Parts: sequence; structure tokens; C-alpha cells
Amino acid sequence: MRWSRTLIPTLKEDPQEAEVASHRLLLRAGMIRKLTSGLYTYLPLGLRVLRKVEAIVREEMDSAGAREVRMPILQPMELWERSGRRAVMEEIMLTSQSRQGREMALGPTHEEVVTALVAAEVGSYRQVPLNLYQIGPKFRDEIRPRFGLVRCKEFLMKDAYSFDCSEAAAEKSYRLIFEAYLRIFSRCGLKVETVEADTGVMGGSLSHEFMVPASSGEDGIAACPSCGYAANLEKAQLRPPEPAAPTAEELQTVETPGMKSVAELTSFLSAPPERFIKTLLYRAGAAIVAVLIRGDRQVNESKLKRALAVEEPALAGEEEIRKVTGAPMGFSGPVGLKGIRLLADYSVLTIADGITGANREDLHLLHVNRERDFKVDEYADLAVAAAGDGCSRCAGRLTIGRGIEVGHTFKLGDKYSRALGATVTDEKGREIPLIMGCYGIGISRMVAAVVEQNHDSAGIVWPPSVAPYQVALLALNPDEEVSSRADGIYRGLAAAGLEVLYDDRPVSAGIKFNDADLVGLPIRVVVGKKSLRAGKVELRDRSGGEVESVSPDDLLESLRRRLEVRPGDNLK
RNA sequence: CGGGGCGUAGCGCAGUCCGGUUCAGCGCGCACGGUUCGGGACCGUGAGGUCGGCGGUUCAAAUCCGCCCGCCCCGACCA
Repeated sequence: MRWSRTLIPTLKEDPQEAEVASHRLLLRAGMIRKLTSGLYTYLPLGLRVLRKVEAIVREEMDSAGAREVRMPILQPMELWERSGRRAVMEEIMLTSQSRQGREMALGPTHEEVVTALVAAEVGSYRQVPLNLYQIGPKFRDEIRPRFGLVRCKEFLMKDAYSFDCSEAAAEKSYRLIFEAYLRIFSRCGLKVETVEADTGVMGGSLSHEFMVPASSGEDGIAACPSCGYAANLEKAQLRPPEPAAPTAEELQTVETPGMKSVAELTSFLSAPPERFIKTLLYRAGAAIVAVLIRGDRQVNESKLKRALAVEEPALAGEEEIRKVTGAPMGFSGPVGLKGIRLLADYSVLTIADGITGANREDLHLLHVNRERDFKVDEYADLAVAAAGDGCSRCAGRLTIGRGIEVGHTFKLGDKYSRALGATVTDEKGREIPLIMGCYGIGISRMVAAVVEQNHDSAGIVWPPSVAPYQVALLALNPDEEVSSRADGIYRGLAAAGLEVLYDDRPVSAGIKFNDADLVGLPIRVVVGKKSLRAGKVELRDRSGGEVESVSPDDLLESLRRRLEVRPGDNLK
């Protein structure tokens, strides 16, 4: 492609709207442009990258036995009522009405559609295993789009859905896709970490996230360097700490006028947050439960949900708190709380001589000791993991990092197949619900992740497998001679099947060099008067290394050699 | 949804505090002419603006006040 015949609006300066590297560089390299918050246009170069990633995903999905389909973006809301997910998903869905007055939504995901399809078309155990996937736009009305392509309202996703008639077979389908995912990310030049994750609104029993470690990532990852355990912060299980020995000091009441938060109390009483027992009142179905946790820790509501076995635990309101504790919000404590279940995070075990609310306005208690002053019904792992916490699998300590979630796999069980009637007849003639799995990859987000992991101060350094073109051909100060030589070389390389972006613009050499670095194609070929005089052209890898001078006749061979050495593929 | 920041030419910004002959400005880009020509060249000429929008205060508003819109960042019930 001739640079002069396409649209690559590079930017000399950093756009003020972009904070993270991928966002900044994709804008500067003229690959994407924002329409409005969370919505981007892919310009020719950006689209080529998107397509490269898409092609790799498609190849690996196909060879893992999945079959591509294409489902509508627009979906009837009625389907979401049938699956019972309308309530939880509605707020991220953009809805509208058809002319007939039917409520429609832009699909944020397609479990409902695919399950309805399979319910209608698959009736026998002989037709499974079946895995259907598609690559297409998804729409989610995100509360806060962020970081360019990382979190958009509209994005490109690959979503796959497996159907099996036994747990064992479903497990096998899951493994197959899990392994395909590892190949996909590696082929795209991404280093990923797989972590155990929470299943969230998808439901199901087990799920893994594929995370690209990046400081700009939105998700926290807890990892254990000793045993390799890794999990999303939401999910990371913690080892119970060593209990602290109680003290003999007498319980004492202290006035704390208007001091409601641990932060306020910490400075008022000059005691560290680790000595506070926070008492949070949660609504669990009809009952109210008191949840105790150390003052410096946070309750992980996903864990709490599992511990309480209720759908949506929610913090109790001011009214309920008064009713249960007899005091306003901010002065709750476990001592003397009657007729209510006390659930405590393991962190409470480390508190001896604690501080907690007195269940009376403007009063707190000092020298509180568990067992002596209050009795916990159950200790559980309820805290959001923090650096240095004990690993649940070994004696190691967890580290906390950040990552971009590029893929997510779920074992769904029969949640959707039951709700939407996706059943088959088994060998014995019984009707059984299909066991499902679902598997997503954020294709557009992967583009951002690749840039996060592959850039330097001058610009993007594309892995060859997803680079928009393989070769940047620069004609320096193109007079007639340089121009005609470069034209010839361009035609020759293109005819040989190489993807070449030919910078034929009438701009200065410096601009071409800088733009080439910014755009980040794997190999740069320079044609200029200086080297032409010696009968040579120059090659250089974007990833570094020396400039190589070769005669134009040897150029093709030289390029092929450089491209082959790479771990990437997809060089047709 | 809460908090913070921002909105002036295509892009990056100054001017806003303290209203008025520095108030429509700078750099880059763009167009034309000329000189240059291997890491963002130089000279000259020129085009380009509802100062985010609406309303108000004032003799006078980019500047002060009110409402609204958009964008970016942080946080979303932790007692």
C-alpha cells in the first residue's frame, strides 16, 4: 500500500485525552479515532491489526473444533426474561423498541440467543459435543469507558459456546478451548497469565481469566510465587493467619463524638487500623448478618455471597442498623449484639486488644478480645486479597499485580439450558439438559493489550503476526531516481506476496523515520540516494539491532529470512 | 451516580484570578511561491475561530454569575 493513497493521520504530539500507552500510541499512529466516549473508528491500519488478530482467533477456534456462526446483534428482551437475566443485565443494555412495539436490545453477550438456537435445533446426544462461536460487535453501556480500546461501549468480541451431555464431556470441551486460548495469545505475541476468576453475572461453577500483565490494567491479580497459584482479586483464597493471643486488659468505653469511619478513629485514638474490628451489617435474604473484618481490610462481596449463600448480599440501611444495634451507622460492634449471626473474616483472628463500636452513639470500646467479649459464629475467608497475605495452597505469600483481561472461560453447567429448554435425549431415552461452557475473547481489547506489551519511547513495536504490514518501505527525498527505484522495489515485494507499506509521500526524511517508528512495522527498508550510490538499500528491525545494507536483488531473500526467524506467523 | 480536572483554529496550548489597545494569540499542521534534502528543514505569503451551548450582570464578557452539554481522571455503598 502506498502511504499517499490511504489514511494514516499520525500525530506529532500526545493527544490530551489519552493517558495509557496503548491509547496514546494507537491514536498517534493514526490507527483509531474516537467518535465519542467509548466508541472508536478503526482507520485502515487499525482495522488491519484487528483483522490479523481475528484471523488467528478464527484459525485456532476452527482447529479446536468450534464452528463459526453469526448471530444478530439485536435481540428481543423477551429472551432475557426467559433466562432470568434481565434484572442483572438490563443496566448495561441499550434498549429500544421496534416499530411493532417489541422491546429490543443490542446484545452484550449471546448465551440466550445461542441456547435458544440449540434448544430448537439439537435434540439428540448424538449431535454433541458441539461448540458454536462467532466474531462480532458487542454492545455494553459501560458506566465508564476507559483507556481507549481497553473498555469501550462497543467492541469486537469472539464468543464461543459449548454443549455437552455429561460433566466429563463438558470438562473436555473446556480444556480444548483453554488450550486453544493459550495458543491464540502466544501467537499474537502476548504473554498472558491464567487466573481463577469469579463467575459474576454469567453464573456457573468455574472460570478462568486470561490476563495480560500491565500496570494500566483494570483488574487485580493475586499470585503466589512459591506454588504458582494465581487468581483474580475477587476470588483469591487466603490462608487463615495465626491467631493472636488475647490480652488481660479490661474492656473500656471511650467517647468518640461523630467518629464514624476507621480513618477518623485512627487519628482520633491514635491507634493503627489493624486494631479495629469493623462491623458491617449485611442484608442476607430476610435476615441481617453482622460481618466482622479488620479495620485495614475490605470485604470481598463475591466471597461473602458464597459464604452466605444468597444472591445479592447488600449493606443494610441506616434504619436497619438502628434496629439491630440500637445505634446509628458508624458505631456498630460485636460486643452485646443479640439475636444476629456473627460472621468474621480470618483477619479478625489477628486482633488482640481490639477497638470496635459500642452500639451506642458516639461511643467505642477499647481492649476488646474475641471469645472473652463476643463470640463469632463462624470464621471465613471474606477479605479482598492484599500483598503479603498467606497463599491458600502453600506456605507462600501472595503478590498483587494488575492486568488486562483479554479472555474469559466459564463452565456454565445447565443454568441456561434448563431455563431455555436446551435438552437432548440420551442413550437411555431420557431427556437431559445440555451442559454448557462459554468462552470470550476481547479482540479489540487484545489490540490495546498487544500495544501495552510491545512499545518503546518512539512508538509501537508490533509482533509480526499482528502487524498491519510486515515491511515499511521508505523512499527518502524521492527525486526521480530514488522514486523509480523504490517504486520498482515496492512492486517486486508486493508481487512476491509481502505486505508492504510504501512511504512515497513528498515529506522530509525525518518525518518518514519518525512515522515509521511510531507505526511500528517489524522491518524498515530505506531507499535513499546515499545507499543507492553504493548500489544498496538498508534494512532494520523495528525491535532493534543493526542496519543491514543489501543489494536490491538480495532484498527479498533478506526480508524472508528476517521474517522467518520470528516466533510469529501469519505472513502470507 | 459522587469527587476532581478540562473545553479558545485540524492538533498541542497561552490568555480567564484582576472585564477594556498584547484579545482573537503562539507552536505545529494546511495552501501557494522559493530555497533545502538521510532522524519531525528554512524564508515569504495566505486561509482558517458561534473562545463548548444557552441565559444573565455590565457602557463593555474568552474573562464575572447561573443552568446545560461534552471529554478525561479517581471512586462507587467498607459504618
